Amino acid sequence: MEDTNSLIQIRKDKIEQIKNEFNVNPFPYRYDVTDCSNEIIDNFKKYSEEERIVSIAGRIMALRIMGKASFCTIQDKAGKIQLYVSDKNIGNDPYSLFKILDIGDIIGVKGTVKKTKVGEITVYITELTLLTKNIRPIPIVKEKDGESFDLFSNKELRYRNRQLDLIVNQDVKETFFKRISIIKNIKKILDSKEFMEVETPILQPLYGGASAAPFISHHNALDIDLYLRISLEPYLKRLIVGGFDRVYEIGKCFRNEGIDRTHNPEFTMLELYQSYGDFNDMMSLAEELIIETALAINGTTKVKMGDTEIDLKGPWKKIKMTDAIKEYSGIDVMALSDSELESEVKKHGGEIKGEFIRGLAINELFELLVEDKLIDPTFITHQPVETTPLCKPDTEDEKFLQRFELIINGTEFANAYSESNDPVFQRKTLYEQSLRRVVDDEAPPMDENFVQAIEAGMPPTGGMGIGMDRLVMLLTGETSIRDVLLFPTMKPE
RNA sequence: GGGUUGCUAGCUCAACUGGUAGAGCAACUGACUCUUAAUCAGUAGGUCCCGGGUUCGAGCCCCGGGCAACCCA
Repeated sequence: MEDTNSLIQIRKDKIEQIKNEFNVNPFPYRYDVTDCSNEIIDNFKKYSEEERIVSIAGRIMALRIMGKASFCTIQDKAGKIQLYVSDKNIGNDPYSLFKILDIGDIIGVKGTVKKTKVGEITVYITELTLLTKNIRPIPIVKEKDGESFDLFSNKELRYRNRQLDLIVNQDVKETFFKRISIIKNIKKILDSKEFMEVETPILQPLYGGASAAPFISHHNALDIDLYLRISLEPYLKRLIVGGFDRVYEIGKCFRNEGIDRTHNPEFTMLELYQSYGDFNDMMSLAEELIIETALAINGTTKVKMGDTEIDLKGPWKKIKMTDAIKEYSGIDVMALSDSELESEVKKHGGEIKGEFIRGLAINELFELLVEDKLIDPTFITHQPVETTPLCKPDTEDEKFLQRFELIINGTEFANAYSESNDPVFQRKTLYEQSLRRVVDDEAPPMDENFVQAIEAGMPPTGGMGIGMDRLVMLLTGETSIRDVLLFPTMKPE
């Protein structure tokens, strides 16, 4: 971008002025920070009584400059604090330098803590060090009586320049602090249960574990195409075969699909696998992970999504998919013939890819008629066998799976199976799935190496995937995935 | 994929029915030793998202394109 902007030129000129007239380096190398805005405010009484010299650094967010004494607000990692700067305290030259500083500059200051006449906790500085000169103006937000003016509110600009959003919009920072805490807390729970955190390949010669179009990349030296993973499953299961009894990974997955309020092309998944467990174990683990994390982050199980209030308190409802369809739409799919089922799907605007498959039609009907009606956390169990090749059929009715999807507020939060480990069955179902590529371009190709891994013997295993971005949305009340991703995917301008 | 809305100064936004492009904040110059949306006086700042068209004249109307937000499927 060409910097013909005069605001930028003025600030570049200031850099020269600072170097030449003040003999000051506008970009020094380090600064000893011993204090922080919130600590100073929290310990005001103690610090002011002992006349402690504090040393803090931060970005200038507001300036109120007067002839010989000024006020200035700086922001550090924890918040804002006011500074009192006077030529009497710091000397004439430093004060002259201070007067040409801009909002957006980063300074380090030393001084004592006092309250002003109107009672605001303020650092009366005795020493000022310019740490970084800003040349590109940052948005300026003014506040009075809790009301904000001139908010940096343009979402496009905020997403494209998240660094500015973080500087200026405190609630945005808090959302991402929460995101970090949520992930930390999930890890803490899993670590305490002796799940091992692992890293598996993102670049893969073949992809699988879900139905999605992949991103394709190319390795030059090997001259082969590599795919960006669409799920964590295939490699985590290899580790279960390898004797890592409990594993998990929290990492980016990539799906080459549209972008909307709940979808970003790259997103963060948690997947975990527990040897000798099944989907029932995954249900209680899902409850524990989400409820405990909600309590740890928000101190309550109540969350608010838009106008909808949801209580995550357990135990969560469990209902078979076919029963849920009956309950919410009155349709008893078990009593319908194939052709009746097909016409119900079409009647409600559903799509049948390729030849009619009964189980997929039931699943489609569920998505059309039930899913968005499920607000409180609900385990939808026993999906039709045709919905995934990677799950074991139920012992009571082999047309349905030992699987659940956790639905909250009409969207899927978790997906879990009693994992398929019969290698003959597994080879057959994966092969059949690969054949569906003719009619469904989201069906993954046959992965011979994966099947061979299962052939070596994978213990009975319970596995689960949880979309972390959606979980963060749930626990922060954000309604767009872009508001819980630091840098959401944007089309270039 | 469909619909709606938006894109104007660094930021937030105006500009009537088509008639010289504006405000607040930020910036610049000056004044000011307790301000806090600091204040006061003055100054400067524009590819009106891009490309066509209609018109004496387009930020505004028409066509095409771009990016985004929101809603719907």
